[in-house]
Amino acid sequence: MTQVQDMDNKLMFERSQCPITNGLDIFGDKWTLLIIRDLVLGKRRYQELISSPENIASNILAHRLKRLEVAGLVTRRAYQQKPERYEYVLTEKGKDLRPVLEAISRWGTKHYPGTSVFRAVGQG
Amino acid sequence: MTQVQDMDNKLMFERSQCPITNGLDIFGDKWTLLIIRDLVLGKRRYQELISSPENIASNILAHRLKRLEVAGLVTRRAYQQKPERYEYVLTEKGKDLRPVLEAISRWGTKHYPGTSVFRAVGQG
DNA sequence: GCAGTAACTTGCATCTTGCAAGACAGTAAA
DNA sequence: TTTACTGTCTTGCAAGATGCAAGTTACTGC
Repeated sequence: MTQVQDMDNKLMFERSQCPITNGLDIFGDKWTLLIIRDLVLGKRRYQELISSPENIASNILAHRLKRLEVAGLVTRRAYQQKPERYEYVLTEKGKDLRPVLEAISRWGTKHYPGTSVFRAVGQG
Repeated sequence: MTQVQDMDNKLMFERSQCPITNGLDIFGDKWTLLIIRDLVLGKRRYQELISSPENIASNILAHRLKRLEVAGLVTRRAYQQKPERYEYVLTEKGKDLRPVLEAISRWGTKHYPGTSVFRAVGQG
């Protein structure tokens, strides 16, 4: 498969030219879309993300946030100095995943009736 | 988190009651949605699935098909005897993931312009 | 000082993935 | 009847990812 690089130097088309494949190379795991769900719901800080009901491990959260930043879906920025503390916000590219989350959410609520609808912060 | 079992004995709500979480417990990896993509596109047999451009390893394909069958998204059935050969078809629950694939596909084609649109068999 | 808070990082055991090769049951060709 | 081939998996093993607990750094408040 041909390898191409975008302006951020990230390797693309590593597996194929399918848009789904390239999406899965970023968020194809058990955690990344949950982080994006939380960010869409308004969470911004490490502790807020850690405290979601799925209990993500801190090393995995750090790893995923880094990957999302490299992929351009998330921006990390300091919200205070002394001590420096950071928060994470979705870029447009990240926000554009909202329809994906909504589609998964609709599928989930249809086929797993006990699950609760994707809505405000704190609803997991 | 409480654990509940449905009629197929599959553990549910292992991580949370979020519909996204429960979806990701089935297809939250780099391969499963590609297999479902292929099945949506009309592929049915092991060799057809193996021959997709992403080059899935045969043990991973077998494992994912088994998981999809257990989760009720796919049905395995013999299409011939002597020797027995099987094909895989999506259930309604599996077909219902089509909007998810379409949403990911739209996101991918928007943000990775080199990728080609989700369409007929053989397009990877 | 001394505990507390927030954002990570490290160590280590276990689980999952990926690649190659092999198993098994037939069919077709030489 | 031996040899090759097809198709659906299975096995072995190395490498990488995950999960849990604990540690680090840089402050703030008491």
